[in-house]
Amino acid sequence: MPPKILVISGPTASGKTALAVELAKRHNGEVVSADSMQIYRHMDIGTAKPTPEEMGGVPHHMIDVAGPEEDFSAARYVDMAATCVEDVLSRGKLPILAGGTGLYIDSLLSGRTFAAFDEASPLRAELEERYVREGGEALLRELARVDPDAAARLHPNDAKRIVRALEVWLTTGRTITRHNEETKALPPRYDALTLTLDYERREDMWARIDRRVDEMMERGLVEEVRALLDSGVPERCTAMQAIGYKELVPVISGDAAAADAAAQIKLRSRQYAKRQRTWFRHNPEAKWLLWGPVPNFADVLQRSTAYLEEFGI
RNA sequence: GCCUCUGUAGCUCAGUUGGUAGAGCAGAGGACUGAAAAUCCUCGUGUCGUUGGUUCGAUUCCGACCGGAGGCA
Repeated sequence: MPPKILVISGPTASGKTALAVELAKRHNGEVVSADSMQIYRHMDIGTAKPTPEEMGGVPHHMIDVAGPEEDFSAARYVDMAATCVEDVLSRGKLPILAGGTGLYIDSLLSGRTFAAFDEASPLRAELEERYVREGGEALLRELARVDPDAAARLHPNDAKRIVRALEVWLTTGRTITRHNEETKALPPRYDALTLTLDYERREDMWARIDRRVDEMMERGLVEEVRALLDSGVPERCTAMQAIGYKELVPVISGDAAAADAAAQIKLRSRQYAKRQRTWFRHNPEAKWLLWGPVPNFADVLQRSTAYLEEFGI
Protein backbone atom coordinates (compact mmCIF):
# COMPACT_ATOMS: atom_id res chain seq x y z
CA MET A 1 0.00 0.00 0.00
CA PRO A 2 1.42 3.44 -0.94
CA PRO A 3 1.95 5.95 1.86
CA LYS A 4 -1.03 7.94 3.07
CA ILE A 5 -1.16 11.66 2.52
CA LEU A 6 -3.77 14.34 3.01
CA VAL A 7 -4.88 16.60 0.18
CA ILE A 8 -6.76 19.86 0.66
CA SER A 9 -8.11 21.29 -2.58
CA GLY A 10 -10.79 23.78 -3.53
CA PRO A 11 -11.32 26.89 -5.59
CA THR A 12 -9.55 30.14 -4.90
CA ALA A 13 -10.43 31.90 -1.63
CA SER A 14 -12.04 28.82 -0.09
CA GLY A 15 -9.90 28.67 3.03
CA LYS A 16 -7.40 25.97 2.09
CA THR A 17 -4.46 27.59 3.86
CA ALA A 18 -6.14 27.97 7.23
CA LEU A 19 -7.49 24.44 7.24
CA ALA A 20 -4.16 22.95 6.14
CA VAL A 21 -2.25 24.76 8.87
CA GLU A 22 -4.70 23.77 11.58
CA LEU A 23 -4.72 20.12 10.54
CA ALA A 24 -0.92 20.14 10.29
CA LYS A 25 -0.70 21.34 13.90
CA ARG A 26 -3.05 18.61 15.09
CA HIS A 27 -1.63 15.73 13.09
CA ASN A 28 2.09 16.41 13.03
CA GLY A 29 1.99 17.52 9.44
CA GLU A 30 3.84 19.74 6.99
CA VAL A 31 2.27 21.57 4.11
CA VAL A 32 3.30 20.96 0.51
CA SER A 33 1.79 23.69 -1.65
CA ALA A 34 0.12 22.71 -4.92
CA ASP A 35 -0.23 26.14 -6.43
CA SER A 36 1.17 27.02 -9.83
CA MET A 37 1.77 30.66 -8.94
CA GLN A 38 2.91 30.55 -5.31
CA ILE A 39 5.87 28.72 -6.80
CA TYR A 40 7.28 32.09 -7.84
CA ARG A 41 9.31 34.37 -5.61
CA HIS A 42 8.35 38.06 -5.26
CA MET A 43 4.71 37.32 -6.01
CA ASP A 44 3.24 37.39 -2.55
CA ILE A 45 0.20 39.63 -2.40
CA GLY A 46 -1.48 38.64 -5.65
CA THR A 47 -1.04 34.91 -5.15
CA ALA A 48 -2.34 35.11 -1.58
CA LYS A 49 0.83 33.39 -0.45
CA PRO A 50 0.56 32.47 3.24
CA THR A 51 2.38 34.90 5.51
CA PRO A 52 4.64 33.63 8.33
CA GLU A 53 1.80 34.40 10.76
CA GLU A 54 -0.66 32.38 8.71
CA MET A 55 1.80 29.49 8.53
CA GLY A 56 1.79 29.45 12.32
CA GLY A 57 5.15 27.70 12.55
CA VAL A 58 4.12 24.85 10.26
CA PRO A 59 6.78 24.14 7.59
CA HIS A 60 5.63 24.90 4.04
CA HIS A 61 7.21 23.46 0.91
CA MET A 62 6.98 24.30 -2.82
CA ILE A 63 6.57 28.01 -2.23
CA ASP A 64 9.16 30.47 -3.61
CA VAL A 65 11.01 27.76 -5.49
CA ALA A 66 11.35 29.58 -8.82
CA GLY A 67 12.13 33.03 -10.11
CA PRO A 68 9.25 34.88 -11.74
CA GLU A 69 11.10 35.01 -15.04
CA GLU A 70 11.48 31.21 -15.13
CA ASP A 71 9.23 28.87 -17.02
CA PHE A 72 7.81 26.35 -14.65
CA SER A 73 5.79 23.28 -15.58
CA ALA A 74 3.70 20.48 -14.21
CA ALA A 75 6.54 18.07 -14.85
CA ARG A 76 8.96 20.16 -12.85
CA TYR A 77 6.42 20.49 -10.09
CA VAL A 78 5.94 16.75 -9.81
CA ASP A 79 9.70 16.14 -9.61
CA MET A 80 10.26 18.71 -6.91
CA ALA A 81 7.09 18.12 -4.91
CA ALA A 82 7.60 14.35 -4.85
CA THR A 83 10.99 14.96 -3.26
CA CYS A 84 9.38 17.18 -0.64
CA VAL A 85 6.69 14.62 0.15
CA GLU A 86 9.27 11.85 0.48
CA ASP A 87 11.29 14.05 2.79
CA VAL A 88 8.30 14.75 5.03
CA LEU A 89 7.37 11.06 5.12
CA SER A 90 10.93 10.04 5.94
CA ARG A 91 10.78 12.22 9.03
CA GLY A 92 7.62 10.45 10.14
CA LYS A 93 5.35 13.39 9.50
CA LEU A 94 2.14 13.77 7.53
CA PRO A 95 2.41 15.50 4.14
CA ILE A 96 -0.52 17.82 3.51
CA LEU A 97 -0.81 18.72 -0.14
CA ALA A 98 -2.74 21.98 -0.25
CA GLY A 99 -3.57 24.06 -3.27
CA GLY A 100 -5.83 24.87 -6.14
CA THR A 101 -3.93 23.64 -9.17
CA GLY A 102 -5.74 20.44 -10.07
CA LEU A 103 -3.29 19.28 -12.68
CA TYR A 104 -0.39 19.51 -10.25
CA ILE A 105 -2.26 17.63 -7.53
CA ASP A 106 -3.46 14.83 -9.79
CA SER A 107 -0.10 14.48 -11.50
CA LEU A 108 1.73 14.14 -8.22
CA LEU A 109 -0.73 11.68 -6.71
CA SER A 110 -1.01 9.44 -9.74
CA GLY A 111 2.68 9.11 -10.38
CA ARG A 112 2.08 10.48 -13.83
CA THR A 113 5.01 11.06 -16.09
CA PHE A 114 5.22 13.59 -18.85
CA ALA A 115 6.48 13.03 -22.36
CA ALA A 116 9.93 14.38 -23.11
CA PHE A 117 10.31 18.03 -23.87
CA ASP A 118 13.42 19.53 -25.39
CA GLU A 119 13.75 23.11 -24.23
CA ALA A 120 16.66 23.75 -26.57
CA SER A 121 14.71 22.69 -29.63
CA PRO A 122 13.04 25.29 -31.84
CA LEU A 123 10.37 22.73 -32.72
CA ARG A 124 7.59 24.21 -30.64
CA ALA A 125 8.09 27.69 -32.05
CA GLU A 126 8.05 26.23 -35.54
CA LEU A 127 4.83 24.35 -34.91
CA GLU A 128 3.21 27.42 -33.40
CA GLU A 129 4.16 29.40 -36.46
CA ARG A 130 2.75 26.72 -38.72
CA TYR A 131 -0.47 26.72 -36.72
CA VAL A 132 -0.87 30.42 -37.37
CA ARG A 133 0.07 30.13 -41.04
CA GLU A 134 -1.66 26.88 -42.01
CA GLY A 135 -4.45 26.68 -39.47
CA GLY A 136 -5.64 24.06 -37.02
CA GLU A 137 -7.41 21.90 -39.59
CA ALA A 138 -4.20 21.37 -41.56
CA LEU A 139 -2.15 20.41 -38.49
CA LEU A 140 -4.94 18.18 -37.31
CA ARG A 141 -4.90 16.32 -40.65
CA GLU A 142 -1.17 15.83 -40.26
CA LEU A 143 -1.64 14.58 -36.70
CA ALA A 144 -4.38 12.20 -37.86
CA ARG A 145 -1.88 10.27 -39.96
CA VAL A 146 0.07 9.16 -36.88
CA ASP A 147 -2.38 9.64 -34.00
CA PRO A 148 -5.97 9.53 -35.23
CA ASP A 149 -7.35 9.30 -31.68
CA ALA A 150 -5.76 12.57 -30.61
CA ALA A 151 -6.77 14.24 -33.87
CA ALA A 152 -10.37 13.21 -33.35
CA ARG A 153 -10.33 14.39 -29.75
CA LEU A 154 -8.85 17.83 -30.35
CA HIS A 155 -10.73 20.86 -31.60
CA PRO A 156 -9.11 22.83 -34.45
CA ASN A 157 -8.99 25.91 -32.22
CA ASP A 158 -7.09 24.12 -29.47
CA ALA A 159 -3.70 25.36 -30.65
CA LYS A 160 -1.82 24.47 -27.49
CA ARG A 161 -2.80 20.82 -27.47
CA ILE A 162 -2.44 20.30 -31.22
CA VAL A 163 1.05 21.73 -31.10
CA ARG A 164 1.90 19.63 -28.08
CA ALA A 165 0.58 16.42 -29.66
CA LEU A 166 2.71 16.97 -32.77
CA GLU A 167 5.67 17.96 -30.65
CA VAL A 168 5.52 14.74 -28.63
CA TRP A 169 5.33 12.66 -31.79
CA LEU A 170 8.19 14.47 -33.52
CA THR A 171 10.54 14.45 -30.53
CA THR A 172 9.85 10.99 -29.11
CA GLY A 173 8.55 8.99 -32.05
CA ARG A 174 5.59 7.92 -29.91
CA THR A 175 2.14 9.39 -29.90
CA ILE A 176 0.78 11.40 -27.02
CA THR A 177 -2.21 9.08 -26.94
CA ARG A 178 0.05 6.10 -26.33
CA HIS A 179 2.03 7.99 -23.74
CA ASN A 180 -1.11 8.99 -21.91
CA GLU A 181 -2.42 5.45 -21.88
CA GLU A 182 0.83 4.17 -20.44
CA THR A 183 1.08 6.80 -17.76
CA LYS A 184 -2.53 6.28 -16.76
CA ALA A 185 -1.80 2.61 -16.18
CA LEU A 186 0.87 3.41 -13.60
CA PRO A 187 -0.04 2.63 -9.99
CA PRO A 188 -0.82 5.66 -7.80
CA ARG A 189 2.14 7.05 -5.93
CA TYR A 190 0.18 7.88 -2.78
CA ASP A 191 -2.95 6.80 -0.97
CA ALA A 192 -4.66 10.15 -0.66
CA LEU A 193 -7.56 11.44 1.38
CA THR A 194 -8.85 14.45 -0.51
CA LEU A 195 -10.80 17.16 1.27
CA THR A 196 -12.30 19.68 -1.14
CA LEU A 197 -13.45 23.02 0.23
CA ASP A 198 -16.22 24.97 -1.48
CA TYR A 199 -19.22 27.19 -0.77
CA GLU A 200 -22.85 26.16 -0.59
CA ARG A 201 -23.86 29.32 -2.37
CA ARG A 202 -21.92 30.83 -5.22
CA GLU A 203 -22.74 34.38 -4.15
CA ASP A 204 -20.88 33.81 -0.89
CA MET A 205 -17.78 32.79 -2.78
CA TRP A 206 -18.04 35.80 -5.06
CA ALA A 207 -18.32 38.13 -2.07
CA ARG A 208 -15.27 36.48 -0.51
CA ILE A 209 -13.29 36.88 -3.74
CA ASP A 210 -14.29 40.53 -4.10
CA ARG A 211 -13.21 41.28 -0.57
CA ARG A 212 -9.91 39.53 -1.05
CA VAL A 213 -9.13 41.44 -4.25
CA ASP A 214 -9.91 44.73 -2.51
CA GLU A 215 -7.53 43.75 0.28
CA MET A 216 -4.80 42.88 -2.21
CA MET A 217 -5.13 46.29 -3.85
CA GLU A 218 -4.97 47.96 -0.44
CA ARG A 219 -1.89 45.99 0.48
CA GLY A 220 -0.06 47.27 -2.59
CA LEU A 221 -0.56 44.78 -5.39
CA VAL A 222 0.12 47.48 -7.98
CA GLU A 223 3.53 48.14 -6.42
CA GLU A 224 4.28 44.43 -6.35
CA VAL A 225 3.61 44.18 -10.08
CA ARG A 226 5.60 47.33 -10.78
CA ALA A 227 8.58 45.90 -8.89
CA LEU A 228 8.43 42.72 -10.98
CA LEU A 229 8.40 44.68 -14.23
CA ASP A 230 11.17 46.99 -12.99
CA SER A 231 13.33 43.99 -12.14
CA GLY A 232 13.13 42.87 -15.76
CA VAL A 233 10.45 40.20 -15.62
CA PRO A 234 9.05 40.07 -19.17
CA GLU A 235 5.40 40.94 -19.58
CA ARG A 236 4.91 37.74 -21.48
CA CYS A 237 6.03 34.91 -19.25
CA THR A 238 4.22 32.26 -17.24
CA ALA A 239 4.34 34.19 -13.97
CA MET A 240 2.81 37.28 -15.53
CA GLN A 241 -0.15 35.23 -16.72
CA ALA A 242 -1.30 35.12 -13.11
CA ILE A 243 -4.62 36.72 -12.31
CA GLY A 244 -4.00 39.99 -10.53
CA TYR A 245 -0.74 40.56 -12.38
CA LYS A 246 -1.54 40.63 -16.08
CA GLU A 247 -4.51 42.93 -15.43
CA LEU A 248 -2.32 45.48 -13.67
CA VAL A 249 0.30 45.85 -16.39
CA PRO A 250 -1.83 48.39 -18.30
CA VAL A 251 -2.42 50.28 -15.05
CA ILE A 252 1.31 50.70 -14.58
CA SER A 253 1.77 51.85 -18.17
CA GLY A 254 -1.01 54.37 -17.64
CA ASP A 255 -3.42 52.75 -20.09
CA ALA A 256 -6.05 51.66 -17.56
CA ALA A 257 -7.57 52.80 -14.30
CA ALA A 258 -6.82 50.81 -11.15
CA ALA A 259 -10.53 50.53 -10.31
CA ASP A 260 -11.33 49.00 -13.70
CA ALA A 261 -8.43 46.59 -13.38
CA ALA A 262 -9.59 45.54 -9.91
CA ALA A 263 -13.05 44.80 -11.30
CA GLN A 264 -11.41 42.74 -14.03
CA ILE A 265 -9.36 40.80 -11.46
CA LYS A 266 -12.53 39.97 -9.53
CA LEU A 267 -14.23 38.76 -12.69
CA ARG A 268 -11.27 36.64 -13.81
CA SER A 269 -11.01 35.17 -10.30
CA ARG A 270 -14.65 34.09 -10.35
CA GLN A 271 -14.19 32.48 -13.74
CA TYR A 272 -11.05 30.75 -12.51
CA ALA A 273 -12.87 29.44 -9.44
CA LYS A 274 -15.50 27.95 -11.72
CA ARG A 275 -12.88 26.10 -13.76
CA GLN A 276 -11.27 24.82 -10.58
CA ARG A 277 -14.60 23.50 -9.38
CA THR A 278 -15.11 21.68 -12.68
CA TRP A 279 -11.74 20.04 -12.27
CA PHE A 280 -12.26 18.99 -8.65
CA ARG A 281 -15.68 17.58 -9.38
CA HIS A 282 -14.18 14.81 -11.47
CA ASN A 283 -12.66 13.17 -8.43
CA PRO A 284 -15.35 10.80 -7.10
CA GLU A 285 -13.34 10.08 -3.95
CA ALA A 286 -13.22 13.68 -2.77
CA LYS A 287 -14.84 14.60 0.54
CA TRP A 288 -16.51 17.95 0.08
CA LEU A 289 -16.61 20.50 2.87
CA LEU A 290 -19.03 23.30 2.12
CA TRP A 291 -19.08 26.69 3.77
CA GLY A 292 -22.56 27.90 4.65
CA PRO A 293 -23.63 31.55 4.46
CA VAL A 294 -21.94 32.06 7.82
CA PRO A 295 -18.60 30.19 7.65
CA ASN A 296 -18.10 27.96 10.65
CA PHE A 297 -14.46 26.99 10.89
CA ALA A 298 -14.90 24.82 13.98
CA ASP A 299 -17.52 22.76 12.19
CA VAL A 300 -15.40 22.24 9.09
CA LEU A 301 -12.46 21.30 11.30
CA GLN A 302 -14.56 18.75 13.13
CA ARG A 303 -15.82 17.18 9.92
CA SER A 304 -12.27 17.09 8.56
CA THR A 305 -11.06 15.33 11.65
CA ALA A 306 -13.80 12.74 11.30
CA TYR A 307 -12.69 12.02 7.74
CA LEU A 308 -9.07 11.74 8.87
CA GLU A 309 -9.96 9.22 11.55
CA GLU A 310 -12.05 7.19 9.15
CA PHE A 311 -9.14 7.20 6.69
CA GLY A 312 -6.71 6.15 9.40
CA ILE A 313 -4.44 9.15 9.67
C1' G B 1 -42.84 74.54 -22.74
C1' C B 2 -41.34 72.98 -27.76
C1' C B 3 -38.16 69.89 -30.96
C1' U B 4 -35.00 65.63 -31.92
C1' C B 5 -33.21 60.95 -30.60
C1' U B 6 -34.07 56.71 -27.56
C1' G B 7 -36.61 52.50 -24.58
C1' U B 8 -35.40 44.68 -27.60
C1' A B 9 -31.88 38.62 -23.04
C1' G B 10 -28.51 40.36 -16.43
C1' C B 11 -25.32 44.50 -19.45
C1' U B 12 -24.01 46.96 -24.38
C1' C B 13 -26.51 46.88 -28.75
C1' A B 14 -28.23 44.70 -33.84
C1' G B 15 -32.70 43.40 -36.39
C1' U B 16 -37.59 42.34 -38.29
C1' U B 17 -39.39 46.54 -46.19
C1' G B 18 -45.77 43.91 -40.62
C1' G B 19 -45.95 36.87 -39.96
C1' U B 20 -43.59 37.25 -31.93
C1' A B 21 -36.03 38.16 -32.72
C1' G B 22 -29.97 37.73 -32.61
C1' A B 23 -24.66 39.08 -31.56
C1' G B 24 -20.75 40.44 -28.00
C1' C B 25 -20.01 40.46 -22.85
C1' A B 26 -21.85 38.33 -18.29
C1' G B 27 -23.72 33.57 -16.63
C1' A B 28 -24.16 27.94 -16.80
C1' G B 29 -22.03 23.19 -18.13
C1' G B 30 -17.82 20.50 -19.94
C1' A B 31 -12.71 19.38 -21.36
C1' C B 32 -7.75 19.34 -19.78
C1' U B 33 -1.32 14.66 -19.36
C1' G B 34 6.04 19.34 -19.65
C1' A B 35 2.32 27.06 -20.40
C1' A B 36 -2.91 24.84 -16.19
C1' A B 37 -4.29 31.63 -12.19
C1' A B 38 -3.03 28.94 -18.90
C1' U B 39 -5.82 26.99 -23.03
C1' C B 40 -10.14 25.02 -25.55
C1' C B 41 -15.48 23.43 -26.51
C1' U B 42 -21.02 23.62 -25.89
C1' C B 43 -25.50 26.40 -24.32
C1' G B 44 -29.46 32.53 -26.22
C1' U B 45 -37.90 32.81 -25.12
C1' G B 46 -36.95 37.63 -23.92
C1' U B 47 -44.56 40.79 -21.32
C1' C B 48 -39.18 43.55 -28.15
C1' G B 49 -41.45 50.48 -22.14
C1' U B 50 -47.13 50.88 -21.35
C1' U B 51 -51.67 51.55 -23.73
C1' G B 52 -55.06 52.52 -27.75
C1' G B 53 -55.62 52.39 -33.25
C1' U B 54 -54.87 50.43 -38.38
C1' U B 55 -54.45 45.23 -40.01
C1' C B 56 -56.27 38.45 -41.05
C1' G B 57 -51.87 39.42 -38.03
C1' A B 58 -47.92 44.66 -34.79
C1' U B 59 -42.11 44.10 -31.40
C1' U B 60 -42.11 46.36 -36.46
C1' C B 61 -46.81 51.50 -39.03
C1' C B 62 -49.82 55.68 -36.46
C1' G B 63 -51.46 58.19 -31.71
C1' A B 64 -51.22 58.98 -26.54
C1' C B 65 -48.78 58.14 -22.07
C1' C B 66 -44.48 56.87 -18.94
C1' G B 67 -38.90 56.51 -18.48
C1' G B 68 -33.82 58.18 -20.43
C1' A B 69 -30.42 61.44 -23.43
C1' G B 70 -29.58 65.84 -26.11
C1' G B 71 -31.06 70.55 -28.34
C1' C B 72 -33.96 75.25 -28.62
C1' A B 73 -36.03 78.84 -25.70
